[in-house]
Amino acid sequence: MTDGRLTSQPANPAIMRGIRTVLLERGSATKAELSRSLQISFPTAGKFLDDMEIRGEAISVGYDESSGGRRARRYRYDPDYVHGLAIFLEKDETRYLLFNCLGEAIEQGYEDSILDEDASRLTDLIGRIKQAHPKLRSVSLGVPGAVNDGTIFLIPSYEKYRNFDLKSFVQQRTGLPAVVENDMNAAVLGYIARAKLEDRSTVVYLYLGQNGPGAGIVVNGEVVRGKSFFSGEVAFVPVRDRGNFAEALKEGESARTEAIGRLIASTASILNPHYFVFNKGEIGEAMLEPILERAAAYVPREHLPKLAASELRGDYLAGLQSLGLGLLLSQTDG
Amino acid sequence: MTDGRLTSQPANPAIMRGIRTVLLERGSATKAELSRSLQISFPTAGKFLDDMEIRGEAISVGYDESSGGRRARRYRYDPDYVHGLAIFLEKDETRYLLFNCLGEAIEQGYEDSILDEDASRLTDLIGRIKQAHPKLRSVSLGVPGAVNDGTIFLIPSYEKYRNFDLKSFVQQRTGLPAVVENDMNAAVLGYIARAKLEDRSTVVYLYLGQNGPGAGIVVNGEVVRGKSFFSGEVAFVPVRDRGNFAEALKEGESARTEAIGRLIASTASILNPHYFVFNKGEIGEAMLEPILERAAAYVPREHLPKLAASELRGDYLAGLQSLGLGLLLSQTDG
DNA sequence: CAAACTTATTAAACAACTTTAATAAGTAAT
DNA sequence: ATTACTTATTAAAGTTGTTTAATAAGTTTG
Repeated sequence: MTDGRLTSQPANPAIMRGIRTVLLERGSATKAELSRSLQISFPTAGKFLDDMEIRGEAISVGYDESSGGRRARRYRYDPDYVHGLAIFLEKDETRYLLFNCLGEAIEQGYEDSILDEDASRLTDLIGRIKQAHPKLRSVSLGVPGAVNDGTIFLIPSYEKYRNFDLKSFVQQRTGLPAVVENDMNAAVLGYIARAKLEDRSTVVYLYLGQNGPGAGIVVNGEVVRGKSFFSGEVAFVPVRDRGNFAEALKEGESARTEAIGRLIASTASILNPHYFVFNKGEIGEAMLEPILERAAAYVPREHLPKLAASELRGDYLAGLQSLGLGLLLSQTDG
Repeated sequence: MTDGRLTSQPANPAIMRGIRTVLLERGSATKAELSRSLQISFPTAGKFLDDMEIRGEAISVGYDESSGGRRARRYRYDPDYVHGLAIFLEKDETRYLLFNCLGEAIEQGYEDSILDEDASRLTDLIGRIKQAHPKLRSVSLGVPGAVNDGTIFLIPSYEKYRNFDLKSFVQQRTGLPAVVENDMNAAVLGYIARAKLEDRSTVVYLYLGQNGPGAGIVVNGEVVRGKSFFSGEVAFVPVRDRGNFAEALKEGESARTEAIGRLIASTASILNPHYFVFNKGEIGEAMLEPILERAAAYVPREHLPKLAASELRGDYLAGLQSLGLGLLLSQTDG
């Protein structure tokens, strides 16, 4: 080693991630608390935290009350140590939001949609934001299409982006770690994060849409993609003797309620999810009880999911933030 | 340290499990192959393998052909180093099968059903088998009810076992690690293992039954249990305007084919599974094409699962064996 | 308020892996 | 057969964690 630093740890990513997570989840922690909750030894917790304090990543906030002996020093995370960028690629426009580790907005804006144009306009945008905000360390991209491991597989009306590895493209052009996710999948992850549901929950998030319904589905805490990225295409569920779910939706209030009730009954019998979430703008709180009633005609009430009406855009954003935060937390900054 | 052994490793369970898995999957391996495929250093692979050879767990089978330099020594796993026991708790009888690490049968037998009686008769049986077969190191129990982490939550007509922690009971009474799983869940896991599907597959295994249908469902390689252990209760899926899947099944050949087609369409739209498997005794190979045809009326063919007719009892057994093998592989024998 | 106790932190010894260097056992060409 | 090369194995150092011991900083009690 050529430099004269005394503390030096190659920063085990699992431990770094654990400390950051605990510090952010609990607001603050002592070395002993970190050691206990992460199942690492006290000296290890101490070394990592000391390093983080030197870098300015962790900040001491004084001492705990004594519990009979020497008082423990307490630390918190600097939520502005790094920032993340969420970008919504939509039909009409491209929105972006820069956020800190607590999910607080730093800056936001929008541009004309990038979907009809070249992806290099996207990396240009990210490059400009990076210039202005050197703390930027992650990019989360939400797209209206099927995504697997950063590659877009299906994206109706934007053939140009089909089979395009957007994640690698952005990472190489910007030098920032990126994550790409489908809009409804991001929304369901965001709902789970915002509602603080337990990890490994099973949740269905339904969006009715003008161009037909779709759902984001998480089972045991993991996004379901399926064999041909067709999962969540609930438009095709044959809820009636003639006509599928999409068709039934078009036939007025009563048929719609019945169709949704049957869809819930179907998912309850197959997946038995903990939650079934609607876009509040489409299905308000007042509709939940009537819908539940219809579903209960098919499946015993105790096995039906809890219904919820939530704000889709907020959940979508929370999902992209949560995915970006995941990248921030496991970073092993040089 | 008081004994004079030269080699001594506290047997890191992850490494032990990895070496055993590779050795069994590939039939044999060299130290360099283990090091590469497990991402551990060569010296570590060597130390663990040497220890295993001393214990008789691994066996040297000579040297590889030279690839230009010194020849590498090749090792295989002794499939009879430890044995597992699978027990099927069924209505009419209790079957058991003792097997080795390759899944080969060592001994099998049956007794009157234990479900109407006390669980201690089960531990007595295990105790007797353990006496006769000292290599026994794991017990897998298949039960016709909903199970979560070893506890039976729902078990129709055997109230005595409801909310009973069968896993802990067996582990404490016999001193053997145990795993408890529902019959259809075990079957779907067994199918995945026998068909060598890739990990993280999504598969639905349908059983029609006399007392109504049920399914075992695996998503992304993990068993789906749901919020109230109701997942897979496809009897309740409202496939028609009046009447659910169970009712439609009762109305003759044509209605049955249509109902199954709709169920497949529903699961395809929701989960988009890779495989949809039938019990060969109920739905033969010849029925697969007509059923697929019906499903294709609702969902584009490329998004439908591959249909298969398989032997349910064999899959069930394979599932219990696979779960038991999991216990055997991660054991850190004293 | 000083001894006895509690709890937090730091330091030293230990453990188990990885990396690098040395040695062993081959092959191929002269 | 000897030299040059290749690959496997073993040995020695180096890393990064854990465990145990020592020290620091409190509280409580006679």
